[in-house]
Amino acid sequence: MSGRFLANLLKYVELSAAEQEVVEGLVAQRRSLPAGAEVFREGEASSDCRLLLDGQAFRHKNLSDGRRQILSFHVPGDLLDLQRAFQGMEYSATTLTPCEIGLAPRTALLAAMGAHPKIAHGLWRLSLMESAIYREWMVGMGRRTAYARIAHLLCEQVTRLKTAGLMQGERARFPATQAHLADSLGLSVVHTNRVLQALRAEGLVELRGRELVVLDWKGLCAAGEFDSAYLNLGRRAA
Amino acid sequence: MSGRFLANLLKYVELSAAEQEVVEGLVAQRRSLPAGAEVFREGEASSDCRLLLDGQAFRHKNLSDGRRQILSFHVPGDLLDLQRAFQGMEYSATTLTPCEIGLAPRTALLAAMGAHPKIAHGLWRLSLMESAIYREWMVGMGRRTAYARIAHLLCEQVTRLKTAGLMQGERARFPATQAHLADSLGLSVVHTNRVLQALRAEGLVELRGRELVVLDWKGLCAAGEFDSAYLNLGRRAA
DNA sequence: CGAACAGTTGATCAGGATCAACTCGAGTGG
DNA sequence: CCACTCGAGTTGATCCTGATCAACTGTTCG
Repeated sequence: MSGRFLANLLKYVELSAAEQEVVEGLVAQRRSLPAGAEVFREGEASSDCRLLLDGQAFRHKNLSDGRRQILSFHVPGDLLDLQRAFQGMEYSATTLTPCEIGLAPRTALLAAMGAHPKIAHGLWRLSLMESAIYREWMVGMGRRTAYARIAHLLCEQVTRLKTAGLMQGERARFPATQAHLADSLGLSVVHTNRVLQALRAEGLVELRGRELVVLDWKGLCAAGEFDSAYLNLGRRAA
Repeated sequence: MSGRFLANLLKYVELSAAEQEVVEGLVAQRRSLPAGAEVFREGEASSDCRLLLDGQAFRHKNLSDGRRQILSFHVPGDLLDLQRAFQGMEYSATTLTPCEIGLAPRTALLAAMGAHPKIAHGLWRLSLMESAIYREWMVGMGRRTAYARIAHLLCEQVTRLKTAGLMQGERARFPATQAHLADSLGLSVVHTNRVLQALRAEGLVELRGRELVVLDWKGLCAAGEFDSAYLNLGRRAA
């Protein structure tokens, strides 16, 4: 019932068969959403946490004047609102592609965490990774040029898509538009467009239509000062 | 041994006397640091997590060219590197004032979390709050003007100082320099200085020497589009 | 008394925003 | 089948927020 999520968790902790069953049992319902649909909205109350079982989505905050800041992009297996298990929700989530969403009752999650330290441990690691990504984005928005910021984001996305098994060689479906990139990086669409053209002209990446092609991975990493260490890839040991 | 930390935790969960004792027992050593001292450095290995028992400090990442991005400011009771209990360290921490640091062995922390779901619950909430603050900072750096960003940060700091009992009425010791503010907001020192002058001229806040005086709280909140909801103040219930 | 650091001021520069128009599909409906 | 729309991407021109550079003040502290 929650395949991708369990798989994601297993990258960080070993779980016994019994524990794995508990995780499987967390998802009480499934729900399909089309692309561009709101998964949940800032301030909305709910007793369920949302698991992204399939598809891609993003979290964002909306400003009073209609602009928005995208906070993170998500791949299958991500927990969108663990937050909610403990306190109020202060951001929204929207799908980029058609998505399968799993609903896990917050009480079930809390119970599982209480009864199975290993499961809690895995969830910890997921949310610490999230924090690590936030920190990296802050460095970008605070101190990097648009050029480096965009290159860095693309590197991060490629890395995450790869570990989620969503890259075919050097290419991947990339559902985010230039407007999404702009909203995640604190840039205007126009400038984002121009920088993407520069990256293309330099033979580093191509991003056209909904497809991303990495032409020069090393060069792209250099352009974005990207070091994947913060993503703590596949380290199981604590 | 870990008074302020326990008090901080108790804002978020109720703990039995036994559980409180476990928390007290986490701090195996104490250490005093002068102002401006490095608490730990990016990449540095350690088997202990650092608790800020007294004083103020900040986390930051350093760039290759010597610039830095400040990630968060901390008050007594904050856990500086829970991160470390699970994975590698990718940021540094430095004191703003003389500090008392508590060392909690990572194994002890993990054991306490495994054995006492309530303690784990409290730690979760601390780190979720942290994430919430990160998100708010991202909105600021991505989408707010320097003016709103600075006002917002001051609002946030005032609120946190208040809950930490560090405000005397409308004033507080404020150890961060303009350079610190600039490094946390992604601005230059010069511009930070000018905006602070504007806020002063408008009668919103005064920040001189190491003292902060709030002159017009409502006005300051308006200038920073500040809404304290994301800080989840003192909500014990989950 | 002289560093050394924090804060301040002025002048100039530039990265990126904003505004406006236009292209290019991919639907969609008549 | 064509006209129409609508969203994404692109281009050019102009503007402005905030960066950078450089100098100077004031204060603290050894």
